[in-house]
Amino acid sequence: MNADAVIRALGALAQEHRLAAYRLLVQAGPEGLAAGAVAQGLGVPASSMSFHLAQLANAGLVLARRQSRSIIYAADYAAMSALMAYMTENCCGGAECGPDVACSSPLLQAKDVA
Amino acid sequence: MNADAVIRALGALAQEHRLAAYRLLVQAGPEGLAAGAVAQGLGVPASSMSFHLAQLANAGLVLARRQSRSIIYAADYAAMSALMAYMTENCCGGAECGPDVACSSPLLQAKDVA
DNA sequence: TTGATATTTCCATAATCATCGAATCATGGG
DNA sequence: CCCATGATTCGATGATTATGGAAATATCAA
Repeated sequence: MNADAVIRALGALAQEHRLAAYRLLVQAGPEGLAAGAVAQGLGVPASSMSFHLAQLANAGLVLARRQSRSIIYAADYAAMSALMAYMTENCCGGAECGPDVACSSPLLQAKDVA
Repeated sequence: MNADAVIRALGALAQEHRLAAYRLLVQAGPEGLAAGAVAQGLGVPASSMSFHLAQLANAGLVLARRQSRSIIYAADYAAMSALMAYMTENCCGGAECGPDVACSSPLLQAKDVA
């Protein structure tokens, strides 16, 4: 993953409706949700949601597939992992990080997180 | 961490110079770097870099402390962890995620990541 | 106090982004 | 073919953001 892709991904997530849509899709799991279901679930007009979902897809954060008349969006979990890897790459210059730094230990243990 | 804080953090990182600065600070470790060192390291005018560092600080991603004439910025590693936790919260609706989904397993193992 | 260094604030300009109704495109049933 | 449904594209408007030189603010040394 290069800087440009990372910036697109972060930019895609840095917006109220897109962040909410992404979380909805993360919670929906690999099955995904139809575009209309996302729009309705978030109370956003279809054309606006379409714009936002397209941005998420373009950023590589979600995958779209057509299923009959619906277009199903699903979170791409690997993309999120790649994002985090990029941010924390070569943390502390490769030195062993202390427990307070915690960039080499498994992140995202809910208890460790503010 | 609430949605607003997450959006500010993601928005702060979704910019070429800020992403580069943040990575530089992550790699620098807890000691941090002076504002001028970051600007010089990235070849960005001081006033522009100051603007960007202020955004990172405002988003809670970096910590600033004065040391004599310099202002030292350092990555706040906990903030990044909180960010990821928010994104993957209640992944797959709480069901056990498969190995291909990997949102409940330790992320950021470089080998698992694209 | 004077001078040098480090950083930030100010400001105007340029560029990018979000919104959403209406029109358009794609699919499938009868 | 015709109609209904689900989704995207278009387009104009308003809002936010990035840029960098010049001026202002802090700190320190002599």
